[in-house]
Amino acid sequence: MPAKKQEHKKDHYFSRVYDVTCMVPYGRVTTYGAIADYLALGSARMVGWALNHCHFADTVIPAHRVVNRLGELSGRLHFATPTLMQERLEAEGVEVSEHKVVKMNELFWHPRELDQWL
DNA sequence: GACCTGACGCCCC
DNA sequence: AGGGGCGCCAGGT
Repeated sequence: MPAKKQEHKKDHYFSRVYDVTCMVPYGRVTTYGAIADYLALGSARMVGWALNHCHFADTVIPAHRVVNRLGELSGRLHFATPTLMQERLEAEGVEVSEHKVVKMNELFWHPRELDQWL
């Protein structure tokens, strides 16, 4: 497959990930795996990979609402400052301790909930 | 092309 | 209940 096509496909995948990420409600969090599940495309690792490049997106992506399965802020070091992810979450009322979302069970949001409203 | 390394997560102790 | 093994798949070296 030509490199140009590959590039296009990649961009499409990125925008799917960004779209879902933008759907995460204020004050809630989701996981890399949940996004991969919902898209039924790629893997949790690829979601992280996509989010890693979200600085280059033309809109602002609320990537701080995506944590790992245990509620850990595993991506925090990729923000502008090492504490920015935690600060953004706390500004939304999400309590963070030891780089982990405290009430992960209550705050976890699965993109599947979107389908309820269709 | 082999080998390593991830913003991961399931399985199996 | 926490830790290792391993599949995942794109990129870099």
